[in-house]
Amino acid sequence: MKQSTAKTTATVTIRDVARECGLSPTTVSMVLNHTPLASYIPESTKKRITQVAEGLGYQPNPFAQALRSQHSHTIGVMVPDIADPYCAQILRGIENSFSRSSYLPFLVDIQNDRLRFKKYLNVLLGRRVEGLIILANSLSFETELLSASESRKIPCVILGREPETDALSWVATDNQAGTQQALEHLYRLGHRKIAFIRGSSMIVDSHHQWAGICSFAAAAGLELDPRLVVTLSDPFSSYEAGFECTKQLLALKLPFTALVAFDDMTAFGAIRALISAGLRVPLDCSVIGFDDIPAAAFYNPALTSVREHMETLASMGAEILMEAIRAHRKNTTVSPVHHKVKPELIVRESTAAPRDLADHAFPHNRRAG
Amino acid sequence: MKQSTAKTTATVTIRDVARECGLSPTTVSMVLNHTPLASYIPESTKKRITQVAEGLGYQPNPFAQALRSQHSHTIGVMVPDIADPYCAQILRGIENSFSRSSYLPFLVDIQNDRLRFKKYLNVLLGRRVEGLIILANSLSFETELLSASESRKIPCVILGREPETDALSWVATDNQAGTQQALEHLYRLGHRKIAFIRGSSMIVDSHHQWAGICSFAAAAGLELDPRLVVTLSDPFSSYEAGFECTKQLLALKLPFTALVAFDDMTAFGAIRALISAGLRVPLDCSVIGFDDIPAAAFYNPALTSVREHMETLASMGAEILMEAIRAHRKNTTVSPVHHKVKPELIVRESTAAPRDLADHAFPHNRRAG
DNA sequence: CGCATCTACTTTACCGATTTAGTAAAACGG
DNA sequence: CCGTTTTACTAAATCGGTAAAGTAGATGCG
Repeated sequence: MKQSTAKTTATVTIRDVARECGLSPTTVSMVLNHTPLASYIPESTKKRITQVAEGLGYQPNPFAQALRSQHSHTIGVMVPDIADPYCAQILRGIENSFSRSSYLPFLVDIQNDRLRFKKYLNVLLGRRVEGLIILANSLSFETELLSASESRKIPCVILGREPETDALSWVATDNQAGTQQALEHLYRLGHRKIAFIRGSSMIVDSHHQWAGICSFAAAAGLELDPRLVVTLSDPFSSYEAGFECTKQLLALKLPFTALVAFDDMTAFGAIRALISAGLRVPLDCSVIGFDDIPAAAFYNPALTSVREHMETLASMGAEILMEAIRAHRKNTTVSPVHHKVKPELIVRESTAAPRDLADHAFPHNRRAG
Repeated sequence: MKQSTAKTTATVTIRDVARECGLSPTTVSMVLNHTPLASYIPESTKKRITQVAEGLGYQPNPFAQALRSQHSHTIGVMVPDIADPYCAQILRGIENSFSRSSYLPFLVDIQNDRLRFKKYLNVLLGRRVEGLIILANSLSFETELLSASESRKIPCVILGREPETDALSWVATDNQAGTQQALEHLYRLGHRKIAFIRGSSMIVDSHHQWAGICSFAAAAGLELDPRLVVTLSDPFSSYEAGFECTKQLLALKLPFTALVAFDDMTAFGAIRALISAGLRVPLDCSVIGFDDIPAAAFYNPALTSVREHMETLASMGAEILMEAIRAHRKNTTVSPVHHKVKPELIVRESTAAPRDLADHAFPHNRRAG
């Protein structure tokens, strides 16, 4: 049965299509790519070519195309940790933005490891990606390595948090606005004695977050008790850290009716500590998180948190990158673009009016204590 | 000192290296690739070549290499949903396995959408990936499309759950063993009245899970009350479904001291329902999940669950794929490989001895009710 | 000494698509 | 009727790297 035409698995090339049509590869190429010259080819021939190509299942060899055109139709995406839900959401946004274009991303997981960053930056540049999207996280950023990529003149966007330099494009959440909203929410519920768990000072975000707290407090005339402000030392393992910090806060025996946590994991740790101490959330103490990771919605109690619009972040980043790539192809340069995206407060069950006000202020149907 | 050789951003080619060495590109290629013929080149020359290549920052053009060698050094990885922590863990495993080899994965997110699957399968084949790893999830699988990829003769491994056909390689968790362990754990704690939330019958796993339950029950002489067994109808949104199912179970007014949930999200929903009903977990009712998603560890209470060894799954899958790719390169074929990986029971706080036995059986330090 | 073998390379021919520079015939214009 | 333009294509060069097939000098060996 099987014809022994040597090649069995052979993929069809443009030559096969050309032969089948009785034309030259050039003509086929011109027609399939709608080059200007193709306008001289009669409709009938064009139709025949496209039909034959379709019929044979012709798919142009991307390597030949890339080699000739010097365009890989590929971008690199680096994430600090794929397992981080924060990353996952952004990835989806990027995916969606690029699915329309003919670009395909190479995704690499840095696993919060400087060496891997260095290694994979090289791998991606070696693969001739036309642009880079770098997801920043807590880790203070390797801008020096990015400048290495700059020397290669490849467009690059940083997503998630503001880097130190403005020489690169970035899109980040407006953390200051976020904590402002969070504190305002608590304030309006009637809270006045509020504790804070700040992020590690090694993280830029922490400062922006704190700035938001201070600015709202100043505007509202709310007094912040410095003894009720603790700072995480370890930028990782925020669950355990949140637990420990909250135990410390409780040990002070200073009353507080609400707690603002640096992020959701910290908030989970804090809730755990409060409950272990026999307190009820939100009845005895409200807790508010930051990031609105997926688990926040189904946590027990469901966590009030500040949601960053990751999809927006991602699609803006993708858009900026595409623009830069287009410019780069034309040998022009665009100046770096910066955007801050305002987050949104998602009110769930971990916040309520302080107990002494609870009955008359917000008669929500909370479960019996 | 830099000679102004016109090209500014130009990447260095093998010809540049050759010129700099006063040799032909072939010689450079032979040396850098350690081809057999390179053994005739004296050590001194080899050293010079590698040094010049290094010095100029030469990185071979992967498209030229792929074009010539017909090897893309690329694989395709398809996941049903990157945001799913289940996927994330496997991805890390795959990443790690391939970081040693010179292969780089293209990751695509199917977003549980048949159309996207079809589309991206084509995109990946178009990009000439040398192999495919497909992460299966709840969704019953598009084997028909995989057979399409089979016609292209590209190696393929399915990860996560057993597909219907054995014509493809797969690695999956031994769900039956998992539920057996779970039930045994509860049985040993002293539970005899146990409720079950089964997964949708549309999902193959559910059957394996149930088989494990039945086999342990039969062996231990445990009687299963069919009224205490409910089945999820919707394969998605298991949190809400778990909540609803548990309310139904409670409405029956039949006593039960433990509940086995189909997966962790279902378990979270169940816990929520139990707590709303004024029951304490695990004091009044133990709950056990399946999958051990990251949130299980920091849930409140921390969830006892069956952990699937994703990293193992992933690295076995990657190994199988690499083997198949190697075979494919030599034009030989390997028969499909199948593996079941035994999961592990992770005991946390959501399970304890039933109340009437609690005081003398397991005097754990639980928080006051 | 003469032929084979080894060493140290180079030349040529691809891989598959696209771009540039044609060419030949048909249509047009004066 | 002849030159120009338009139409409908094709041949050859190119992208960068590598495999196959040389080549030329040095060395070995009978």
